[in-house]
Amino acid sequence: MERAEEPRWLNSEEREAWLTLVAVIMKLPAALDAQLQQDAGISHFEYMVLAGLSEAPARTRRMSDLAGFTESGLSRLSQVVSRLEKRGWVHRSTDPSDGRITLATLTDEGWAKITQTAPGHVEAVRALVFDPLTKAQSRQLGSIGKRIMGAIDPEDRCLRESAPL
Amino acid sequence: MERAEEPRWLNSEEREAWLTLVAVIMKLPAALDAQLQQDAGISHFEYMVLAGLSEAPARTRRMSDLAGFTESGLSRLSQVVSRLEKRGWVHRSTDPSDGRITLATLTDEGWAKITQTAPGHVEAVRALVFDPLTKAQSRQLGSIGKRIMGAIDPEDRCLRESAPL
DNA sequence: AGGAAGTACTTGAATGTTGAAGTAAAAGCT
DNA sequence: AGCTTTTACTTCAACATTCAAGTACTTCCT
Repeated sequence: MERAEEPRWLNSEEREAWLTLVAVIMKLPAALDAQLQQDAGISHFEYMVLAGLSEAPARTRRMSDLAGFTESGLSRLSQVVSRLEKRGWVHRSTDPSDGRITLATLTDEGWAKITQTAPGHVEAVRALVFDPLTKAQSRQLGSIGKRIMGAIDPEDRCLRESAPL
Repeated sequence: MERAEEPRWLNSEEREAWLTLVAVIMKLPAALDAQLQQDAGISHFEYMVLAGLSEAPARTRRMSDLAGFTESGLSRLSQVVSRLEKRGWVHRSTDPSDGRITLATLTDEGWAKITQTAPGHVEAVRALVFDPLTKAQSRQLGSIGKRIMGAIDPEDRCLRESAPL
């Protein structure tokens, strides 16, 4: 059982693309964190949580739903929401119709925070990602990302909406 | 100074591509770690360090050089190399020609480890990234990644070799 | 109705990462 | 030569993240 088939090594083009992609997944999160920490004193993950609430009906979402949106586990989310609650941006309450469920709601202060923070963050995303790409590449990036996510997490909600790849 | 120009919001295509890319940078590292942890008991970062040494002349590289290769800071690298040293896969020595420099060398055990681990890891990379893509998309992925890295880290060594984008 | 099983989160200990300060060697300045 | 600065790394403390319980509520089964 220990005998391996000759592995299908990456060719030089693939190898280079792979190393570049690894560089991106190492550095892009750091770059996003740096901008948000600098300009707003929050991490990218915290931004995602606030953004996820801001676009939800009644600015409210259940924890597990938010965990799905932020691609994180409940444990991490719970701790981060605790911090956001201490800062006065989020409020937690128990769902009256099911006591197991925790609802997270964006406060007015939280709304103000994300509203102030979003424009600068969008600028950073443009500067780091979309401005350096052609329109065709931006479109390709979406398709490529969706295909990779399909392989990582086949039953994810990333393929649910939006038809063409 | 507080008056912002109307921000250039992302259009729906860009927004979707962006959310997908965020999902990839959140989940792909976790998926790589899971495979390597499962099959070899090491993290992706540790794999990168071993791989970086394995392809260097005399299986040896200075710490700051390795830090560049792994896109990390010296602090993190130093701690990880300490762990790898305790496991017997890497050996540290001081450069005889410059006492400030630390050289990390892959031991024979380290070479055996990376040699056993690489085929399974390459399979995982293929399964998660290249198999779901067309050849053209794989090529595009390289170009797109390079352009994004160019924006994140303009004076990086990612643009030095390899001409076309 | 009562107990077992499942769901939705929260918490706490172990581990990993980051950032600032520390050490040590080499280079530059006068 | 002696003193400052720079370079290359290491370490320590603060902080974040993960994993394995723990809690509380609901649903299922008999």
